[in-house]
Amino acid sequence: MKKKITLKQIARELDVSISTVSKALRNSVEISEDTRLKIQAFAKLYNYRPNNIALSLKNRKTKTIGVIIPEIVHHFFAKVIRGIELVANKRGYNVIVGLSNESFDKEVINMQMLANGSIDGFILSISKETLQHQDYHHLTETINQGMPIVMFDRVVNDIHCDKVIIDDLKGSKNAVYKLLKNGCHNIAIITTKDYVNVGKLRTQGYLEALEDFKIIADSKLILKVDDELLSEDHLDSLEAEIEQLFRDNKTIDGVFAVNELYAIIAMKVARKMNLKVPEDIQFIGFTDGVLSKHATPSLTTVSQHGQLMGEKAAGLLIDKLENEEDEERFQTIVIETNLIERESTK
Amino acid sequence: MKKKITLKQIARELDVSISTVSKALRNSVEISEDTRLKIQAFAKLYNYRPNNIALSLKNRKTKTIGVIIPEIVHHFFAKVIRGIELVANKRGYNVIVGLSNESFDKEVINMQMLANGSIDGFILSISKETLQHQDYHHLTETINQGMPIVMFDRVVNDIHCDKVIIDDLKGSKNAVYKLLKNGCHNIAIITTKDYVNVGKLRTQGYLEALEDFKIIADSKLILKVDDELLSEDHLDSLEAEIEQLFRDNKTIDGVFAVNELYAIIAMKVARKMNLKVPEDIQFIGFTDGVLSKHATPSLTTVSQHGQLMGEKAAGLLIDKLENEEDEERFQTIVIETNLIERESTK
DNA sequence: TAGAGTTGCGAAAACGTTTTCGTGTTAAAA
DNA sequence: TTTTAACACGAAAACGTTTTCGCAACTCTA
Repeated sequence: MKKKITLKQIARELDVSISTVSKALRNSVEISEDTRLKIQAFAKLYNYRPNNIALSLKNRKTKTIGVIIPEIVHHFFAKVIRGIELVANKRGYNVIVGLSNESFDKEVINMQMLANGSIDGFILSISKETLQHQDYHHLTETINQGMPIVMFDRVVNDIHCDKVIIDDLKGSKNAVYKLLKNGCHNIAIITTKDYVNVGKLRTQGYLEALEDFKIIADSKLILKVDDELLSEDHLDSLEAEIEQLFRDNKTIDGVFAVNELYAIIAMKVARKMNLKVPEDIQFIGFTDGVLSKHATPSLTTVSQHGQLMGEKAAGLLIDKLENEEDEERFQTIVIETNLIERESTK
Repeated sequence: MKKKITLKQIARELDVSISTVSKALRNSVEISEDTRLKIQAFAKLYNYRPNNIALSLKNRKTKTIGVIIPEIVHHFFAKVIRGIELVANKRGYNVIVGLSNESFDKEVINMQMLANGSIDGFILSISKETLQHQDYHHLTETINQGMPIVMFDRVVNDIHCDKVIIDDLKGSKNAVYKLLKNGCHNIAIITTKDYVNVGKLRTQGYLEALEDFKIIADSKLILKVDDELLSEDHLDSLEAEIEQLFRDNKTIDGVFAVNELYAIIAMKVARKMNLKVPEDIQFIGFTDGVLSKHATPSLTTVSQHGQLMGEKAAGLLIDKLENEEDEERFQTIVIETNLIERESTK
């Protein structure tokens, strides 16, 4: 087992100084061709690679970006990471991942673990608990220390940083338009509690779409799911709630759900109640994932372009890292959503 | 914007030496209580945190583990990462993720990027291309340099390192048993080309199960999918292949697929052909994911326990990192699979 | 009051780089 | 032959830590 070789060892072996070795390997003109070639040959032979940590310390940059997300077993976030990794890698950066698991404390701890020099900047989507607490001191502190942050999807407006979002309002509005144009008159929405910003916006889009069509929203058709209960096991109760919704409102002929899973489950309930999709009732979900594509019938969804969001976020961050000048200019990139039409709508 | 403070700055401000500051903050008895408290107060005020990179350089360990996987937009791998992150975090480690995207070159590059001091050890599942090339020099080199590696799921036997796998043979055997016991007589298998080890093993399990029931395997019922074609878009051709299989073999009453997606698609085809699931034909897939759970009918699957695999892998690696003594003892942990019975079987 | 022991702190090395600056040797110019 | 310039290399600092060792300045003890 030959351990990794260092400049010092090469220097000793070849009886030159460390500086000479370093310069030779970087093709400095200061070094004669003779010694240069000799050193390079030796380095190649022993497969020399500069130690990254030493470089990081010297350059005071790590070429690593930290990503904090609430959950990784989630199609959307996985796609975002893929996007981040793609451009990070292309531009010579590594990606270090921290999971908050939707917990405020874990988010804070994770950020602290990374903010002590391990990374050059953050890309993050904040946890639901943080959104609820509305405690963002860890973000402001990080920013104050001069570490750039890019937020995506679940952003908070008060925080002054780059952001990548989708137009939730417009996206859901378009989805509901689609249902309306397809002849639906009684459209229900399955959404989250309001503290989840994206849920709130999507609900608002739903309401505005109805208004545009001169339809008065019926609060009985708005189901706000408490997704504390949604920990994989409590899906049954969600199913029951939806079934109740359908029973109480037999006229429902369209459903818009703020995420894929809600839509799929609603569709399942509908079919169990012998409603025909899309003839009797049509469905659209937000956030395109595997389920939508492979369900039967496949689900019409609003695509969020997770990978693109990741790419944009990484691009923003690296740009900021590499151009120290325009430090204080922040931008918000809005990704266009689009409707992927499948079998659940006419 | 107050940049992060260093020992040197504290020392200068308080007019003591760097060593004194360092010792005071680590509660050394060498330092008088007076100065100790003064320094600690000052450090707290300025929110001092030791620079991680400097520590890494000094200690020659980074407390970071590198994870290389072929794909992250994949339920199984995401689960594994979650498991890794869970125990890594609990034990004070960070996780840095590299995606090979099933490409040999990207796998090599990614490993090289990380092996230069950025991490203490690897957890990886190798790409299909690497499996095809059977070129594992990057693995052996890494190991030779003294960097521990833990392989999971897609492992290669020749490489001498810790491993975490499932018993693919037994898992698929049990699945096929289940179909046989449920009265199936003509069981088809949808599998991958043989170079994917897990596919091969699962196929073998299928064959052995049949043999145990004194059934002679029929090669016409073995569909080996060329998953070069499987890049999301070519699913149609897969569907066509499966449809052909069903048409050519009307007697098929059970299907075992080596992954979730194949099973779901096969089920879709069957239903399109007006076969009743599970009455006319039963399905079992390998690898439990979101699709299996939420499909209608939901799919009976062999659960791979991805998260547990991740936890075990991280545990193995960190144990190795923290006990230098027993360097040369490698173990292979086999995770038991189990059958999750759902609606696609009787 | 001399010697011994204790206390409190600082200097310096080390981790592995890169880079600035200085210096000795040789070759060219005066 | 002397001055100057070019060349080839080394010493040292710096990044931010931790830790070993040395050394003053005390406080006891005899």
